[in-house]
Amino acid sequence: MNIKGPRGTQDILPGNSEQWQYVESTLMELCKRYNYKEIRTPIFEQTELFQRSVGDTTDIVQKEMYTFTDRGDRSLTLRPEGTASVVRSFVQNKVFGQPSQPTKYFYIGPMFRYERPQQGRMRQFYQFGIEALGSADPAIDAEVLALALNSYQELGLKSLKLVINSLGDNESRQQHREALIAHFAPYRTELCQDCQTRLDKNPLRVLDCKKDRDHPAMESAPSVLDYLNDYSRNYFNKVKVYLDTMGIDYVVDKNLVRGLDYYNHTAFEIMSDAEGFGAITTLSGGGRYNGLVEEMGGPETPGIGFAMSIERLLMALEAEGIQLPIDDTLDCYFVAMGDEAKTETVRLAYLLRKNGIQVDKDYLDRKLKAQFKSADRLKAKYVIVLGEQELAENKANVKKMTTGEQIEVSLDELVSYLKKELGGK
RNA sequence: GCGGUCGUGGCGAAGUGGUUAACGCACCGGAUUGUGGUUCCGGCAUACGUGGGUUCGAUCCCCACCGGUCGCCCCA
Repeated sequence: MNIKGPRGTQDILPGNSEQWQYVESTLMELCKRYNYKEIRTPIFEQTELFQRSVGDTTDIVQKEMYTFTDRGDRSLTLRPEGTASVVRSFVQNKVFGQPSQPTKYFYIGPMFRYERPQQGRMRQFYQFGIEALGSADPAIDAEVLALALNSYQELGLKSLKLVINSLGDNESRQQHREALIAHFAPYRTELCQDCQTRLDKNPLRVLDCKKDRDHPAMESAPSVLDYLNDYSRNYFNKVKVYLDTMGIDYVVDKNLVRGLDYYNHTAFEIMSDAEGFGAITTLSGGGRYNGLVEEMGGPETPGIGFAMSIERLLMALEAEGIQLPIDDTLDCYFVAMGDEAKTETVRLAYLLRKNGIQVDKDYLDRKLKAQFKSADRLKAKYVIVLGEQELAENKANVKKMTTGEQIEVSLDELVSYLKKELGGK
């Protein structure tokens, strides 16, 4: 067979899948503490959903979407991010009308972007994210940032940097936009090709251009923060106060601009400082998106959320040398000699498993010694040896692998003996 | 989409324009015919990414493509 998995995809095999499970369950447990509930939406949606929410001029929509036509000539797209679907679902299911607001969701699942793969960037990648819909209280912004940061801390990461900014509301943004165009217009031809188009379509994005980073006009560029109206400035200040209250460190970066169109007010990213982390340091990003629900046909509803890449989270763990506490041991392994004993281990294995004990056994008809080798490799805590002698006496030899000690246990007492030995099982 | 680099067995890794393509790990067996993780001995495998071209002959030279990897753009 020489069919390979599609470019930019990966198989997560045992040896790695345990880490994924550990990370995912840790994140879910954390969500429980913050009272965010899981939402599962389809992994494909009508293409229009992303065009309208993420924005036509964004890189995601312009060159990174996995779009295809189905047999009914509908244009569908593999979701490039999670917020659009969540908002669509919120509106479609009229969740806004339900009693307990705000609505607090989390999701974990694959996202798809058609890009050239490299470290920390896959065509199919996994995101964990949360969305809080229905509240314009800056305290919930702070809650979202706290949860984002906690997600990493919970797994032991230390080298983290929280960067925040405010993009302001529509009025503030409009004024800032005009100021930006006026500011950069005289230098237009000195800017890179991309920035020249950005200047027309989305001047905000000029600010985070890496090519023109050192252009003198950058330093003197009008800051979003200077154009915030009273409401926006006040809102941002409160977010910062709440962060301070929780003792959360952050840096304000006035050039932090998010790549998607729907953001306003609070915008943030969490980056890794870790040594040897590679070119990509952004672990997660998010922000407020008041207006998006309305844009999707729902009532005026504020919202905020963030998303993180599980792949990058795992990279960060590795960069910081953090070993997750994963138990890869096996409770017990059956070693059988002879047909009768083999039949008996089939029965006993089933019995033990039904009693909550992890069991495996030989299926390759190997020699005793080789069976022990397998048990060792599988990190079995106990090996249960059954041969003709034992069978005749209705007993089994139970060997504790860590110490090498071995005792005879009556088959009738095997379950209770092992339960006791394994403790609490 | 652009650029650098790489592509030999399950994994890691030598190597050459020409009979059987090293080695290490892993795996299997034996030494110890009912006991593991050490040691010793032996064995094993549809391996030169794909397709063309040059050549008497290509794993090795050339081209294209595919894929990995790193970087750019941008992001998670």
